[in-house]
Amino acid sequence: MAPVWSSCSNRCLLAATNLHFPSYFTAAISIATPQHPENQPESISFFSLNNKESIISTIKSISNKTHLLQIHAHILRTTLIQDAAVSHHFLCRVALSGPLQSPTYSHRFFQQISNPFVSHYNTMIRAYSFSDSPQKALFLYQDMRRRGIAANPLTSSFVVKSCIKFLYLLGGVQVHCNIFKDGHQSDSLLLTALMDLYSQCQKYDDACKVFDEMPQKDTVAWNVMISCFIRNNRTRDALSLFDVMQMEKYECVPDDVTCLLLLQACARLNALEFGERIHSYIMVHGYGGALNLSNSLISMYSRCGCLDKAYDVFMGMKNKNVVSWSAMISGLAVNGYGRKAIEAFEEMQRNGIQPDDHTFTGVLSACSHSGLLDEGVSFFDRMISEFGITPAIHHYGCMVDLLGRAGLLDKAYQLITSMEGKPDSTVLRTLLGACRIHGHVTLGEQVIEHLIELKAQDAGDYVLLLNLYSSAGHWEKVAEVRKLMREKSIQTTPGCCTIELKGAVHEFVVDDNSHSRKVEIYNTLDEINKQLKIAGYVVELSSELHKIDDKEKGYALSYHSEKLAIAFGVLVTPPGTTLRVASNLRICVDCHNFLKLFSAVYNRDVILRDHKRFHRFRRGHCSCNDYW
DNA sequence: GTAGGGTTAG
Repeated sequence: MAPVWSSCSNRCLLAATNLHFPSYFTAAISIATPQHPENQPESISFFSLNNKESIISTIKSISNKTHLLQIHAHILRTTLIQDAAVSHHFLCRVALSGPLQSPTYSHRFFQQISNPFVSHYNTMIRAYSFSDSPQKALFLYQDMRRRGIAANPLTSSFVVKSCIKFLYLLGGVQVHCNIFKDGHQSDSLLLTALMDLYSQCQKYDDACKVFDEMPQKDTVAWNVMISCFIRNNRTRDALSLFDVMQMEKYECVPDDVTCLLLLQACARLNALEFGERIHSYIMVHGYGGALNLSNSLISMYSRCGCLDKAYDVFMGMKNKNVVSWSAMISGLAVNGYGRKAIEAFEEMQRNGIQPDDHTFTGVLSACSHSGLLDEGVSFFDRMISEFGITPAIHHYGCMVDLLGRAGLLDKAYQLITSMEGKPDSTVLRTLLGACRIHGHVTLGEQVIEHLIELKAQDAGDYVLLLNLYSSAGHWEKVAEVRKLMREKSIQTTPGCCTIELKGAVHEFVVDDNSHSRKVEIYNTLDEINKQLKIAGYVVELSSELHKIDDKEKGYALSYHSEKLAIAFGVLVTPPGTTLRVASNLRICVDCHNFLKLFSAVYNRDVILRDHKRFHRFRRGHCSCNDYW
């Protein structure tokens, strides 16, 4: 018998479906129904849908909302919804693709299935893992287990992905336990997902443990391990994995993603030679044309202070997207070529590429690094009014930096208070840094109060405040802050410097004692200190934390990690070699003076990249104006 | 009774 649906209108469909459906479905249909009935697409012919194969093929091919709704009604009415294959295909269609795609809609359909299978659950869990409410994936997973339906490795994999999305460690651990119960503990893909979860939840040790226990480690597993190292501040170790993974024991071939991750690590460590090695690997393995890799190379070279090479990569690209241009702009910015960065920004638009929020971060940082105050203020306004980009925290950060460096501390503070939402600790820290440079004690105190309000427990903040007080000679305040730090048991982040030698990265912390050549390094440093003193080097006292005897203070300062890295550089490289050092913190005044004089006395160029910018020292001059 | 999983550019 011919189904009555063959020529029914939406009104008719609505009426009919009301018989079977609760009110939400009515709402769904009314949303899906075009406003003008005469423009409605032709109804589906259900004459041909008398077997499930034809229904399934129709479900797969349909790209029209109304028709999907008609099918929905049809499979409900004919009770085909209880057919696993039909319901599965329809669920996939509305959960994962097609015009009705929405986890809410598909969830309602899902609830109509009286005996859902694993595949139904998997589809729903997967849909939620992509959505804005990934927690719901976990609820469904728990519901599924309560109903005694066995999860397969894919179920767990989708749930882990959801947990990663909202960084829900506890949920992930729960799934991890169940994976053992289900006997899927040897599934490499599942374990890789779990590693990523632990890594993203800062559980570095757990990620390593999962990795070690993996029966088979493929390239993706190694990549996740590398990304875990990078995420958890073990960047140097991330680089070493490149060789380890290729060892005979593992025989794993690094792929394009490995290169992408390692380039990030090189950029952070200032590891130029290693970066060049990855560059060759990329070319040899035929990844040279990949946009993402080229973009990452631009960033790596410019963050290593090698703007020429960054520019070569940029110019060699057949196609450039907004990421390529933004990387080049930021590269010019961080290397101190503010005007050039602005020119690049204009050139980019002439090439028909629209800037985005990242581009403006580059442009604003160009202005702040080169002290282009008016330009920066104007770009910030244009970004909002002309390009319709809502300023994000990064943009405010650049602006506070720009205003702060220009000494317009009150304006910077005003900008922060005018922000929608509360400023984050980074922005406040930038302002605090400016207070430190300009010796603005009162504002510094206000800023620190905000930071305490934010429960920011970073020792760096207190150190800046200590510096501020000590440079102003407020020793009783210094003592107060130190007491506060002790009470709150705030630990200072150890300053850490890296220097590269023949592709190997050497890492130094304050008063480092771990390097195999420590005796030679300390002897070299003593010799450098002697030479610099002859040339007039005087230890800068204001950067130390508390009022101590000057002699003791001079001693404490001489072992900052910057100096150890330089001493190592002198020890292992021929005279005249440029020394490139990266530091995780802001360089202190004393080290700045030290390097300035060092570059003159030893006739060496030094390029130091601290947490934000480059300091290039040449024959007793520094190209930046941070400590003048 | 059917399809589906892990890493990734500024």
